[in-house]
Amino acid sequence: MTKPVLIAVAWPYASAKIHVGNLTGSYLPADILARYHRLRGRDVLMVSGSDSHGTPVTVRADEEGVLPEDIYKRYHAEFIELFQKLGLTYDIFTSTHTSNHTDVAQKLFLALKENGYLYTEASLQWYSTQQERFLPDRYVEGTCYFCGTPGARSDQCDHCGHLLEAEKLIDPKSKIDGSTPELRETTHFYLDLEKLQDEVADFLRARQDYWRPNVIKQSLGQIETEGLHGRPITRDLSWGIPVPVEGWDEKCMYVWFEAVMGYLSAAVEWGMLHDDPDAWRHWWTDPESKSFYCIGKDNIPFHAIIWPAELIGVGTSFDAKMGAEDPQPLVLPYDVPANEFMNLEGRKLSGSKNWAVWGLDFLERYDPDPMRYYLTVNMPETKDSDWDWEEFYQRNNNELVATWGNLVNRVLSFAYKYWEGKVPDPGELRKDDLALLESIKIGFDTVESHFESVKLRAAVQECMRLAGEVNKYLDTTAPWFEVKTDKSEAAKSIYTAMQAIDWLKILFSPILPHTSQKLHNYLGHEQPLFGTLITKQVEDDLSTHTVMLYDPADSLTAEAEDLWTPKELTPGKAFNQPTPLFVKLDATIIEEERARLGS
RNA sequence: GGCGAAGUAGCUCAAUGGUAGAGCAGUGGACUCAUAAGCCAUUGGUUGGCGGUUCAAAUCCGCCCUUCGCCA
Repeated sequence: MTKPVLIAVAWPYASAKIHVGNLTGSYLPADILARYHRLRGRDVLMVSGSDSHGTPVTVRADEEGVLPEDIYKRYHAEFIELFQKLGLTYDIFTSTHTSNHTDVAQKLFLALKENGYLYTEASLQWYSTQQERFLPDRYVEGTCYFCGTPGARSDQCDHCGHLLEAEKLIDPKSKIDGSTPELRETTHFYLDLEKLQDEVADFLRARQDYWRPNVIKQSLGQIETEGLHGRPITRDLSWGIPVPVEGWDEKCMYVWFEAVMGYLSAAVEWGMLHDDPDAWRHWWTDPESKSFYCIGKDNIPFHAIIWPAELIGVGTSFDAKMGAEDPQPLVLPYDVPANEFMNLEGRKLSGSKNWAVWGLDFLERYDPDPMRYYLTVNMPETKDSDWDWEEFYQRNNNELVATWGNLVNRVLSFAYKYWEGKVPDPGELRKDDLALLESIKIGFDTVESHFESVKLRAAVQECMRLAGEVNKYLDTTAPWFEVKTDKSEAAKSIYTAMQAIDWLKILFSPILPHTSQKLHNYLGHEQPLFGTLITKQVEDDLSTHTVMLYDPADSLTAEAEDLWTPKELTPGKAFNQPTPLFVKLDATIIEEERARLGS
C-alpha cells in the first residue's frame, strides 16, 4: 500500500467567476502538488467542490430573481469547464448541495454536540416583519456610526473600513424591499473553541517548524496571545445544511463551519462513486496520511484553527457514526500552505470593477501551460504578487519559448534531420556528457525537495535553470559542427541532450502537464503521463449534481510506480518530428489585454 | 484599534549574524542546430526610515512609514 496524500483545495463560492488570483492562490498549487505526488506513485486524493450555500449565493439569486440552486449550478458548471481546460486534476470536484454532504456535515455536527463542544446562546439580529425572516448582515444597509457614510452594510462600512455592531447601525434598511427591520432575539449553536484551544495549540506546535510564517503566526500566535472564543455556527437561513436537532429545522449551519467539512464529505462521495464506500478512511483515518490544504490567506483561521478544532472535537465519533467497528480519530492537517494574494497591474483585483483576468476568458486566447507557468513563477508564496501583462509576455517569450521550448525544438529537429527519426546511439559517453546528465540527476533531488516543502516557485525556477544548462552544454559541444567532421561525436551530444530533455519533461510536468505530454509523445512514448478529467451526473435525494472526476485510465501515473527517476532513453528508439511547444506572443497583446480591464 | 505577513538592482525574486547574489530588461562580443531562439562578457544596490545590540546586521531588538489579510 502506498502512502495516502490528501490534497484539500479551497471551495470556490458558487457566486462569482474564477480569476487568476483564485487560481494562483489555491487551485493551481493544489494541482501541481497532486501531480507531483501522482508521479511519485502515491495514493493521491484531490478534493473540492462548489461552496453552494451561504449568503453570497442567496444575495445574487435575489438580485436576479432566481433560485439559489440556479445560481450555484451555473457557476458550478463554469468551474468544471475551466478546471478541465486548465487541467486541474481533482479526483472529485463536487458540491456542498448534496445528500452526502448533508449527511456528513450533520454527523460531524452531532458528534461535536455529543462530545460536549457545542453550546447555545441568544443574541439580537435584524428581522424583517415584511418577509417574516431574519436578515443576514449583508442584507441590511444603513448609515455608519463611525464616519456617517450611508450605504454601510450592517457588519462592515466599506467607506471607513470599520467592522460594525449591527444593532448600532443608524437608520437600517433591508436591501430587499427597503423596509425598516427590527431587532429580535434569536438563539444559535456555538462551537466551544475555548475548550478545544489547548489541543489545537498542541497540534500547531507540532507543525510550527515547517509551516509558513504567516500561517503559524496567525494561528498559534493568536492562541498564545489572545486565546480562542466560542463562535456561532448556525444562522437563520433556509439555504444551507439544516441543523439536525429537533425544533431547529428553521435554521442552517453557518457556511464557514460547514464548507470545510466538504474535504471529508467529498472523500466519502469519491468512495461511493467508485463502489468502495470505505475508501475515505484511507485518507482520513490512516495516521500515515498526509493532508495539504491549499487556500488563500483570507482563509487561514478556518483551516489552521477552526477546522482542526472541529476534527479534534469530533474524535472517534464520526467514524463510529459511519459504522466503524473500531472507530478511529480523523487525520489533522499536515500542512496549510496558504498563499498571499495576486494583484493586477498594480491594483487590487476586483470582480465587480472588471479589474481581473478571468480564467475562461484567458483560455479563449492563450494555452493553459503559459498561464500555469506565469502563475507558478509569480506565485504569491511569501507576499502579494502582481499579474502584469508585459511580464506575462516577457516570461512567455524569454523563458517558455526561448529557453525551454526552443531547446526542445532545436535538439529534436536536429536529431530528426540527421538520424532519420531514431534516437542516436552514442556509444560511450564523454566526460562532459556525463557531467550534464549528472547535473540533471541532481535536479531530480533539488526539485523534489522544493515540491515536498511546497516551494513551487523555487521548483519551477530550478527546472528552467536546468534547461539553461542544456543550452550551455550544446553551445560547448556544438553538434552542428561535430556532425560535419565526426558524426559519432555529434551522436553523443544529441543523445545526451535528448536524454536531458526526456528527464526535464518529468520535472516540468506537474507545472506544465500539457506541453510535457506533447514532448512525451514527440519522444515516442505511447503511454500518457497523466489521466483525464471526466464529468458525471449524480442523482440523490436532494437534487442532481454534476461531479468532475479524475480518471487515471491507462496513464503511467495510474501504476503505483515512482516515475520521479532518471530513466534511460533507449538508443534507436523511434521518435516524432517536433513542432514548437509554445506560441511566441506579439508585443501588441500587452496593450490589447490592458484595454480589456476596468470596463 | 489589536494581531499577522510583506517592503532588497529598472522589473521579478534569493541571501536565517560573516565580502549583498540570480533571472529578465539594458550594453558589448563571437556563433548559427533552433520559434533572430541559444552562448559569452558586462553596467546597475545608502537592503522603506530612524535608533539600538554586536568584532560584524538585509538578517536580532525598539519606534515610525507604506501595502495586504484576519479579528473586535
